[in-house]
Amino acid sequence: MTEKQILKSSLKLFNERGYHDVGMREIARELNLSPGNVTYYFKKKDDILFTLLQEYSDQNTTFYEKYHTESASIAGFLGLMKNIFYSQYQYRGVYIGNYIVQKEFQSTDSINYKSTSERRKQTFQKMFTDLRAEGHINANDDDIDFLVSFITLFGRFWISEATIFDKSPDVTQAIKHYIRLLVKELSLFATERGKLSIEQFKKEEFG
Amino acid sequence: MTEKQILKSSLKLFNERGYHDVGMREIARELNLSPGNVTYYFKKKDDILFTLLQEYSDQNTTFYEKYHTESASIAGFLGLMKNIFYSQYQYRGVYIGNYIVQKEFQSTDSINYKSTSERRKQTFQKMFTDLRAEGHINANDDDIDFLVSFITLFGRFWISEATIFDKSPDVTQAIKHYIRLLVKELSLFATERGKLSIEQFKKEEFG
DNA sequence: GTCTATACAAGGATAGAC
DNA sequence: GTCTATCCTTGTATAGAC
Repeated sequence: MTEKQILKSSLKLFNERGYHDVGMREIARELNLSPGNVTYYFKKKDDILFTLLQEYSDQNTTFYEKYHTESASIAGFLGLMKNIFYSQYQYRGVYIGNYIVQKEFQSTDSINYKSTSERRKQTFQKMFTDLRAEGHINANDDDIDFLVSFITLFGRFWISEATIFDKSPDVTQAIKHYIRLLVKELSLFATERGKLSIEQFKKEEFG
Repeated sequence: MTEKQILKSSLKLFNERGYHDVGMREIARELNLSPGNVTYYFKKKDDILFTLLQEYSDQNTTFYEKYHTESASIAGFLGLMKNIFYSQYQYRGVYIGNYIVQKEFQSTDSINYKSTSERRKQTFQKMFTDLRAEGHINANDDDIDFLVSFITLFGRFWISEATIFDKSPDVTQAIKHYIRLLVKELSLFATERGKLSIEQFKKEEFG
């Protein structure tokens, strides 16, 4: 299906050279289409972007849903974050452009990014509260607010740092690095039970 | 001087509406100049950007230098970060665009952003080591690496989060919020002496 | 419904007159 | 040092072939 191919090629090109440096004509050329034909499927270049961001968002939603079927644990939480991180890497070409997300953020006819991001924040709030209830972390409400702020900023921008400051990052290594930072932060609040969960995750993940 | 005025107007417009949505013709109109005259001072639009980033970088360098004349303390460190944060806000129009910094990062004939950012990382490393030596924080080498990674990412992207997700942020409030997060992170490693320094900073800062 | 060809507007960049 | 005129690229819209 042509539409799917356009999305696939676009993402590939965006990842390679960034959203702004890839033109509609180039996307068309990649698929041996006429430029106008790309426009037939996506009236505006931004529409390609929004669709890709929607794909990304949907993919993550399934990760969150999967997490919520298990009982809360730090190991489970770290596994979730790892999945999300890979997803972000996959869509880095559209994800790291703040200017773009800003536009998308302000567009009314598209996904409501603000409410999505607000919802994610509440999701994290609940996750940490659950981790506390399960005896995995030792944190008061203020600590949890801090952790939410931390994970929100960290989870949104690690990929920007990795992509901007490291031209051809080894994905696996990069993600390991950032997951380690996450582990470190969580271990500052972990109970004995939480620490065990972390050790379990580390053993599976880092060997 | 025309060149200074171009820089000033450009930054104002970039801050208001973002780099991409401001055209050369518009910058010219703002100053009642012809578009070609702007080009006389800055051959490319990117050159305006690079010059502004250089200004920003220079301004920060003076903050760092000032900090190093005092003996290390958490309060002093937080004061430094506050200065930097205001500076970042001032230049947010050029600073938050990752795509731009990426280009700048890769350009060879301009400021060497990579070495600058590498140097800043080493600077933070030294700062935390000094804080440990002064008995303000209790941290092993691994902890310090973590703190450096934290401050690097956090200090680079808080402004993106603030600007993207909050259309017209109250600067003072926003900066207070992010400084509080910093305080929280540092207090996890603070010694008794460090905690006193933090209290002192809080009293001066938050009243 | 799919696709090609083409035209148009906006913005960055350049050359040359004054 | 300043300005006008012009070019080129890129996003976007449309008319029409199959």
